Amino acid sequence: MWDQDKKLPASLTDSARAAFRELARTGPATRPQIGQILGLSRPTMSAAIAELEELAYVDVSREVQGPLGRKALEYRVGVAAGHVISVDAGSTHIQTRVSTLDRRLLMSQTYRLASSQHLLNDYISQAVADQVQSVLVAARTDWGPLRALGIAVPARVAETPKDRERTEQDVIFNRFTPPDGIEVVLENNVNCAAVAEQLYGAAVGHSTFAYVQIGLKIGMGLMLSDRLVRGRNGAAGEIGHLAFPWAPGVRPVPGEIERYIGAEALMGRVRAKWPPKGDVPAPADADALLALAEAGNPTAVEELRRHAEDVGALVASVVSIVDPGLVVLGGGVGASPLLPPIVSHIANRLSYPVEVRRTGLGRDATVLGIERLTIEAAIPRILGQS
Amino acid sequence: MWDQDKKLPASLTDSARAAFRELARTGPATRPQIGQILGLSRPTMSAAIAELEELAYVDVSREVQGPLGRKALEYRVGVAAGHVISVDAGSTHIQTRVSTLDRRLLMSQTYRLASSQHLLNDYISQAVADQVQSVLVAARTDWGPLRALGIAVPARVAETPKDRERTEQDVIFNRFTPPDGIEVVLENNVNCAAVAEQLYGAAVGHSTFAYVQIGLKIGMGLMLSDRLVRGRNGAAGEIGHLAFPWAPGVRPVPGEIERYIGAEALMGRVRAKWPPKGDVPAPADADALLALAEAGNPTAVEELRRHAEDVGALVASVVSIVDPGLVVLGGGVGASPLLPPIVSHIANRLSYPVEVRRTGLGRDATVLGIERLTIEAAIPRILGQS
DNA sequence: CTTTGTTTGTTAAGTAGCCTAACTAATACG
DNA sequence: CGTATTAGTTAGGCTACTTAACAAACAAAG
Repeated sequence: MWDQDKKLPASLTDSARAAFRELARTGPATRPQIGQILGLSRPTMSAAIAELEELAYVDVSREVQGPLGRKALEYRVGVAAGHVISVDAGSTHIQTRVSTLDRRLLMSQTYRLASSQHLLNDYISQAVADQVQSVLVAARTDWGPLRALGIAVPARVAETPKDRERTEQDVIFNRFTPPDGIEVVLENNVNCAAVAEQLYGAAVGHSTFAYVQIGLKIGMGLMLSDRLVRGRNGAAGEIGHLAFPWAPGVRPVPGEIERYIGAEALMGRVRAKWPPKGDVPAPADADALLALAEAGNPTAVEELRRHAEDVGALVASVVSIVDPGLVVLGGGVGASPLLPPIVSHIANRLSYPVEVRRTGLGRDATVLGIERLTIEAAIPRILGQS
Repeated sequence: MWDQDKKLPASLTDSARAAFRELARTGPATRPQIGQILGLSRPTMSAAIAELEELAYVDVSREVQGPLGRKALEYRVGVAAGHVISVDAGSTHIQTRVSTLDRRLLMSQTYRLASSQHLLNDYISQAVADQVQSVLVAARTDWGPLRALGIAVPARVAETPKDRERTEQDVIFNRFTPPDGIEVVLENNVNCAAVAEQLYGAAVGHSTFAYVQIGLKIGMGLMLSDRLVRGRNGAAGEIGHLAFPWAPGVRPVPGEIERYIGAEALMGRVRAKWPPKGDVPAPADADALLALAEAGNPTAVEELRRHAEDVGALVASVVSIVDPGLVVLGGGVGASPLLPPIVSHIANRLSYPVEVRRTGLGRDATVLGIERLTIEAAIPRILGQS
């Protein structure tokens, strides 16, 4: 019996794990920099990086020269750390990103669906399967192993198998079987957008906020103290089921607020009110309405203002329950710069102080969010238990 | 220069801190028991307890004999750990508890206010001052030092000084100055009740749930993943500002839902509908209404059912936003056993799966909750930084 | 070109806080 | 009275960090 402990997949020290996480989260850095952030001494940092380097979990990326003194080696996550695939299974496009754990983009592709899908269905499932398959065949050895696969879906996502039964989430797997042994991360697309807004968008620096999406459908992603709120059934943020209409003698109807605030009902109201004899024809869709309103068309402005008031009431209810302090508006209609002032005014009048901003990211928010969540899920697996 | 490091307030080891916390949270225990729970070895436990015993942070409480083997020493938090004062500054009573960090009751008193107070005011502040003063003079040396003072107030409580300005919270200090150098914990009374329901009441074992209070006023305490949600301005749970009434063409009015669901408006509606020529006179207050309904009076039952439907709509909105999975109903009206079935039915029809239960604690919920929060605030101070 | 000060990185030695193993002590039970 | 069991202590060791000191590599000043 000889001693081969040193060659076994040695469990990493805490400092090595922390250093790896740091490199994955905030990108390449030198040992002194990481040590500074983590509060670790230079010898410890050297030992930690040595551990990681031996496993090829990190690589030297370059040398950096400060204003004074010896130049330092800069490290980044290495080949053995591998890569992740992130998919935004949207209703019009499937967007796919392949990236390293520190978010270096390895591959990216967008597939446009033949028609807009209202529900998660077999067609979308098949499209995701195709997209993932095309990534798998394009995979290069210098990407390292595939560590996790994340999919953002326009559906409620529950955690426990029992709760999944009542959900649409598993429809995504009707035509798509994930690669064997690969961790799959499934998350609601609005939640993903919220994550991205916090990291790269309008909510940077806010540990608590709500992302409210107003488009064809409505939804919310809630971040409280840097934690995504999912709820017992994955239904947190499903504001399409707020009690509405509700008044003395008026009983709420399930899902009515989603229909009422959704873009289709909005356009119906706009068309009904549109001056029939005017020079300008009624807008065909929400984008057209926004364009007219932003150009100053009085009817469009007025109808959008009414709509913004309803969104303001919606936001007021959210504020009354979780008091996020910041609400980021997104989605087809929600992204309009005309909304925030009105929404803010109404919400603040009805409830407690909130700042209302429009989204800081485009349609990319969802992919970027699922990418982050996928990486976060992959890291502990790479580092073992912890 | 001689070495007196050993006598200085030596910083405790992690294991000692963990052991102390365990003793404070779950009461007296033997070293093997604590070691088991914390996953620490017997030598480590002995060392940890020795550290704590030297500081008089723990004491031997008794010897316990298992079914077999040597008997073990049982430890509990000691004199030097001190005590905390917890006050429920309610609208009708001021309830005060003095307890050790492991919740052994040292003193308890209830002061009945001359009249019911709608708002936090100088009268309440003065009463709190008197109650605390009477505790301070009654203090015994074997209570050890006073570690913290907690007050549950019927007001929104904000954290940062800037945000406190718009709040009523500081009214509590108009006539009351806390003892010098003592940490003061201020918390909303509904939040306190939620904490107590989770620890000792209807939400035991649930890490996520909402406590909804329906009485003269309405309010909510929200617990997500064992963390109390306070919000950016301490306004989380202020459901009195949900958008209401709200329907196509109907604009919400600030605070209207609180007036509409509050007990006064309820009784107004009941009186208006009460059969003028019946044998039974209209109930004078909410308690009388509940008594009649529980006795089977048809009008009372019907009016309570209508009210429960509104509460159901309220709960549905909460579920749509945070999906707590469990809602505990409390407060004067909310505590009625007639409510949960109806509320549950409506909420589940409008939104996502929720269980609805009535409170498991009486009026004591609030003091018990603030007691726990006060202890939790005191422990890190005792153990130093950590 | 040399010196000086600064930063990076390594080496050596020490320490805190845990562990296991082995022992002693105290108890119930047959 | 021995045996099995549990509580508690002692001795020794290990891991993951630390500080201190030194070596290496650089910019800037002399």
